[in-house]
Amino acid sequence: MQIPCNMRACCPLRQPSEPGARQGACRHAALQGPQTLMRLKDLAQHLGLSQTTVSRALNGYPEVNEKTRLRVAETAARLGYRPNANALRLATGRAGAIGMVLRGSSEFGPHTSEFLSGVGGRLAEEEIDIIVTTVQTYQEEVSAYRRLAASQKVDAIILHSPTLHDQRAKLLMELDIPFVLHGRTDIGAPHAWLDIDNAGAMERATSHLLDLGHRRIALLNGVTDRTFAVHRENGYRKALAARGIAYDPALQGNSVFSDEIAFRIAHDMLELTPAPTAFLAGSMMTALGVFRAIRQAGLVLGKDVSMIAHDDVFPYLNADNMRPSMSTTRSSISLAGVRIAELILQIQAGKPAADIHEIWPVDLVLRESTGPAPQ
Amino acid sequence: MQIPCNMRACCPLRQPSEPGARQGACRHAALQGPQTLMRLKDLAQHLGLSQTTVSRALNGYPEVNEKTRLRVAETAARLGYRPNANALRLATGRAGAIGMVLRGSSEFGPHTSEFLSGVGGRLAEEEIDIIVTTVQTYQEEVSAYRRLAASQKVDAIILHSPTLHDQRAKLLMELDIPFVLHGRTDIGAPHAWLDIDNAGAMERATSHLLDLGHRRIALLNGVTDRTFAVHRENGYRKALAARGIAYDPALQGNSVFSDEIAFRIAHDMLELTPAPTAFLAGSMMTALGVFRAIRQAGLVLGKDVSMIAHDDVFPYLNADNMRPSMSTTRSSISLAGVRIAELILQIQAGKPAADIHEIWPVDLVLRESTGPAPQ
DNA sequence: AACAAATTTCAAAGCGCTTTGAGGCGAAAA
DNA sequence: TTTTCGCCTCAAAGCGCTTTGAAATTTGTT
Repeated sequence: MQIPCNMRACCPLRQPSEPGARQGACRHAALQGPQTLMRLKDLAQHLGLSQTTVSRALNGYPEVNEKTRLRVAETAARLGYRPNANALRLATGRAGAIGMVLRGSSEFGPHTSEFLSGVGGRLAEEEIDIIVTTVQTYQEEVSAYRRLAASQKVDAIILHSPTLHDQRAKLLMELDIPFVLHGRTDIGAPHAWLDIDNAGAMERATSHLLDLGHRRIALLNGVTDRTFAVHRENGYRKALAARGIAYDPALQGNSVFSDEIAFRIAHDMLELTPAPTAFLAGSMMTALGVFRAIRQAGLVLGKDVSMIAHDDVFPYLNADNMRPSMSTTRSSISLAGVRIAELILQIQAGKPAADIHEIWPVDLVLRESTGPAPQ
Repeated sequence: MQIPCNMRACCPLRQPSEPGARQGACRHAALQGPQTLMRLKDLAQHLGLSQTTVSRALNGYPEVNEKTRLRVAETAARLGYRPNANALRLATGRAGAIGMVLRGSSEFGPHTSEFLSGVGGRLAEEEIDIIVTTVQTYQEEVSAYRRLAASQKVDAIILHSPTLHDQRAKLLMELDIPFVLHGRTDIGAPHAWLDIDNAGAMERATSHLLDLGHRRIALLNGVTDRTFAVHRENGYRKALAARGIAYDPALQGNSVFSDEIAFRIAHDMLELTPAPTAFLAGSMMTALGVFRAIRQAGLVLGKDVSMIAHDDVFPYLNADNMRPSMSTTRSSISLAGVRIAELILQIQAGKPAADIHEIWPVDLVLRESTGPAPQ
């Protein structure tokens, strides 16, 4: 039911006529219903105080009598008062939100979800919300950042999945909008980032397989232009080189992490002569695909073929519960999210972004999927 | 580098002292740097026009000379002007955002990502962004909705994963905030929803397996209190009943959809006597787990055992590319997202939410994973 | 009791935008 | 030439909040 509404901002006599002009029903009508929202003015009136005092009381300024503050807080809670977010943001100049841009279907997988869940958990405590923008192309992504910056919708941005020299990071610096990078890039300027030690992890995992006697070790890596994939390859090659084993490009696959693609790559690799006796899987999804390929080739994981997978610790895909249980390089992507949220809060509190860089070590967890190389 | 800033709203002489008080560095300082943001006032000045005229020109009101409008639009684009989102929202009373609350780790899986990607794609066209809130408990979820409503951060909400009588839907109605439900619930009041025909899909899939001669058909269903799980069980039982086959509770599993859990359930079921000869897998993740269990039991999928999985159409998990390719009940969850975004826009344009309900049919796609029951 | 100091409260300005009602300007009508 | 009417533009109010600087009140001193 539409009640006629005489609020100015809501029902202009003249509607814009051009295409692209704003339009929409009058939500104020709804607000006049039973569920009328409590505003600061109402609350102040209700309390017999001025708006200033109430605002001060709620925001913890020292000039307010403790008794008054308590009364205000109690009443506000009881009446369910919440400041209008947009008014608050306009007045403070703080957006109370951070942004994250996700590249459409390809990127928006389990990793992102899990990461976002970590970020969100931490930021929720501070009443900061996350604005998620999905884009399809690089150009769209760039203009999404410009838009976020110019419209001041966010106080900071989380940038992720960087390339070696990531132009997006450069852009964000130019736009002068605080950001934290999940991963690493070299743009010749200091900025905040947090990454895991991909090179070290791969080096250790590879070394361990070499220790077990494996000599043909396949690496199912991420897409080539990503920093993390380069780092992983570096670690892998370093371990091989340390034993004087030649790097064989036929044993590296570069792709997005998916069960199905990993299956095909592993399947093909297992038909090589000599075939690899061990796999380094880039993610748990990848591991599942490799696992299928191993089974289909009539081989037994942990016996005929070994595997170490990188585990981002998904709640619904537990390496320990697999059969055989999966040896992994492990680093919780959700904890990384929590920490990055924390870093953003620190930047907002004044810490220079240039001082923020963290490299997290990666656990190597040995389980049943790794065993000595077959004779 | 911190430049001292004399803007009032930014650097109060007295800081709040209470815990929980707002704090933060002065971002205005940054704004005074080289990248000074263009505001309406600046733009108007630049053009030698009044703010009103510029605003009108940009918003397509008829009172502006077409020539002027073009000049304004061109200049705005060239200078990268974007209205301050919060000012705009405050003035118009429209939040320009929709909200979605995600239940922490358990729910935030591939389905959600893919869905969100659909929603986001459509809403991006209208410059509406998505505020994602993550919560852990039901109580937190409820207060998240209350907060979103009271602070007017969003114009509408997408509710998902409903139970049969979902209290959250009731709450949103009480809060008088527009929402669209992805799924179905009965709260005794009309509201907007979009759902796929889960019952029909399961009925057809089950019937097909029965046609192939299968008599012991296992159903790997979702958690019991979800509407979609109930609907799927209904469809399954209806098909069984139509052939006079008794429902065997031992052949239904209820769990979240994950590779690993599905593996264990399927594994156990295959040890029953008589064992199931066919599986209905609730998701592609589930299918992978079942697949592993089948392999491990030394059986061949599509020959010894059949399977039909529900496919939400993930870009990285393609039923067609699996070996053997997977027979599926298929319905794109990302398209559902796009459509729900569309429905939200319709509600905002004045369409009564009570008039909105859509049930989408589900494709049955037969591929190699289904075959006649073994003798 | 009288005055200063500290405490508490207030009215008003401003955040950047949209929208109003009125004013200015030139062209068509008288 | 004067009047009237469109067309275009403007200054100002208001969205709901925070923050200021001053006023009102209480408390402490002499």
